[in-house]
Amino acid sequence: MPPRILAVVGPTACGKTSLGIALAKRYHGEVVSADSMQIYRGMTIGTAAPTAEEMEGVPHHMVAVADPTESWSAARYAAEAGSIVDDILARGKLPILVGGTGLWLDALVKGHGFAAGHAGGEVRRLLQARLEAEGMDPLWAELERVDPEAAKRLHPADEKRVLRALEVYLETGKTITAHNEETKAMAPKYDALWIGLQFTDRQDMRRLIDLRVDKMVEEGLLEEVQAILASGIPADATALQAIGYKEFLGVAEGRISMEEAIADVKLRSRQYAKRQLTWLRKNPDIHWIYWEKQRDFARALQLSTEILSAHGLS
RNA sequence: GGGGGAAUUCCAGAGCGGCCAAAUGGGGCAGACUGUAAAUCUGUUGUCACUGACUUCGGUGGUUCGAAUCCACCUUCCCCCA
Repeated sequence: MPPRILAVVGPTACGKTSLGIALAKRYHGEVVSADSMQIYRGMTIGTAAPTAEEMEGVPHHMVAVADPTESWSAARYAAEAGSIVDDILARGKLPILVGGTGLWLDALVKGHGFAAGHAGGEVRRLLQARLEAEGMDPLWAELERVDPEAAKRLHPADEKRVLRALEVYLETGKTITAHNEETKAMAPKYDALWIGLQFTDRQDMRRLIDLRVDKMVEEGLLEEVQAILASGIPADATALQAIGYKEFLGVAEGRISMEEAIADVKLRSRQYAKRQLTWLRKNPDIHWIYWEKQRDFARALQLSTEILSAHGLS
């Protein structure tokens, strides 16, 4: 039986952080963040990462551990977070995954490992160059020949995935389809008890997102973005893909007004929340807790406790 | 007061007599997702008894076999002159 861990998930602004901390205190746990942007240092405000005092003494891992100039990946996350989880377990405490990055969550819990062939290597560079020079058609034809299953599954417009499929084949001699089938057959690395948070009414979630964005601006999101810029971060850094940052980059460069940026961040945030929901909804193991209008953490903690004890955790 | 322009499906905006339930973009909704994932990509978006029917293009009334497209009047908005 794989080791038992807890996972608190949900779309942005639904209260994962608070519930995670409350559960950590109640169950002698430690939080392991599964958030692709909170992992970067100096991005506390815009990613709504917990501050030291918000953590209330609960140990947090994988938050603000990377420099924004380096670009992390799901693979690296799964490896490092995995050893942290193991360490927490070894110390007899409960690892609590908290986050909304679906792929990272699944990669860690399932522990399948990604296909070899580092994205960004020489092969990838060549593929990228071919794409730019010849367009997608020849690459697509090659994929159909080499890995027809992947070609059937993918859409030719999805350049990232087509390139990766080709890259995996070229680097390993094995198709990504074969790799996926192998990993799918493997047992998960951890036995996760999933708790999901979401709003019954999307409008309520929207309201909270708007509020949160306004608060970020008040707390100095623009200054935070300027500080990152001043550090000499490359324009294509993954960290700058973060919602809030890419929009305020425009403000810092004088391309758009503050009002436009704020409206944009709100819009992108709720679209992101919807995508998170799409990912999470396909996970049948999640025990959902629904917010009616307002977030009520006392009730959520109570419900979570019931879910945990129903699964033998106390 | 005079002159000119515009009103299109949630929004912006094409269409200017039939091929129009109406391009395109945005937004919404749904989905995908195995090394950039807060990224990337896809589908759908008038109604219904949905391979067909019905109701739409500011309003009313005309012209026409046929109108979102032409004409008249009305309403509203914008611009210029006063």
